[in-house]
Amino acid sequence: MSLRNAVMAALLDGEASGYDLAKAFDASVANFWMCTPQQLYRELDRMEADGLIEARTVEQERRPTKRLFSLTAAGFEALAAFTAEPRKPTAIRDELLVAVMAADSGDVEAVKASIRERKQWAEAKIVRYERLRAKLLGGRTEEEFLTTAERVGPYLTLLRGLSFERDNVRWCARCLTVLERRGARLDAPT
Amino acid sequence: MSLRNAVMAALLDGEASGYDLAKAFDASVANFWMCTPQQLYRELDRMEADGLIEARTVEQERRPTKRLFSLTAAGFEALAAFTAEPRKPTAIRDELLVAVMAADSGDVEAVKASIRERKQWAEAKIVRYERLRAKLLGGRTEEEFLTTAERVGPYLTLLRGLSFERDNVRWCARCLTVLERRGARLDAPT
DNA sequence: CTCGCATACTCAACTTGTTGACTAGGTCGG
DNA sequence: CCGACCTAGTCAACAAGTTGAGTATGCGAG
Repeated sequence: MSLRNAVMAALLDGEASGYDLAKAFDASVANFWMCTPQQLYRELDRMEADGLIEARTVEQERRPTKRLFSLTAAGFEALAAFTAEPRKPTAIRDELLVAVMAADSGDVEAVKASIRERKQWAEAKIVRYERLRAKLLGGRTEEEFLTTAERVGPYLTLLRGLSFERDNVRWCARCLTVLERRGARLDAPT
Repeated sequence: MSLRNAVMAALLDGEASGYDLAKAFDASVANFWMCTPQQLYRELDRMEADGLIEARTVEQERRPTKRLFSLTAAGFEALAAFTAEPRKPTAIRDELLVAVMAADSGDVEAVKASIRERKQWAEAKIVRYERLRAKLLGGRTEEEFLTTAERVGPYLTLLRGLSFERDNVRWCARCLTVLERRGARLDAPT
């Protein structure tokens, strides 16, 4: 029941098609809520049935017809009600960490390769987040933005995503040095 | 199919009952893999049926009989094979971030309360992680530990949990100041 | 002496999330 | 002009995660 809220939060930026949302999720909301396009389409249908969103069909030339969704008054209220609810502890699931935990008795080289991959991915994410940040700020300083902007929510979540990925990069680097050094020690023990 | 791997990684520390694992998960693995006790019991049954773990029934006085699980050779192999697999991008899900994203058009005070709660929870987690860290180090310096210990995996994942929670605390504090200041501005506009 | 919490689970129903295949036209590069 | 990728989805089946209730005993606090 919570993908709903993520979708509604995304729709605060204005109407969007399922396809748009799938991309928008990928770009910014993915930072704290991931889902597959299929999940989105299914949830959008349900939300429409529940009256939280409404669709406007747009015929296009040279493109398939799309349906643009926007929040209804009921959706707006539901979202506000959600913000007032008490939060339950977050669910995290990271396969890489499981692999690192078991690395000592597994394939260390493969785990190192996974860590390197994750590091690159995190670095790429940082670049995208920085671009998004610059776009949100729109030339203003952070200070100016925070006092003048209508919405600060998206900026604050972006900051979380940024620092999370930076932290990721640091941790990956640390892991790699540690595992590298141990590898060396094990290959040529004293 | 992935809770399996987290369970096997946890069993590298030695045999444990379902109940033990539920608590152990809460204390350390929860950092990157959360699950309910029910999920654990169910998965343990399946893993036993698949021959990845085996159980030893222990009758106790004054306590219910328990079953201690340990990795079989097949389980060990399966875990090693898992470490060699390529990783798929992680799933994150944080309700609090959804709430923050929507805070501007919701109940800001309630969101602030949730952030405060999260901050306290993160601070408590840091304390527990630090204790666990001290226990793992066992008087050695980090340097000594990393070169002499048999397993560094659990230590590395612990480091990730620690820096994640520290980052959480910083972000929560930042959010609170930002929202506080805006609240003041909105209550008494120029 | 009772209430609540800890140990150690089981069962069932339900909601979410994942995977893979399919439709169907348009655009762009080689 | 062919194959690959983009838009904009749909459908079905399955795997995984969540919630709530129930069982049974022991221990310590009030």
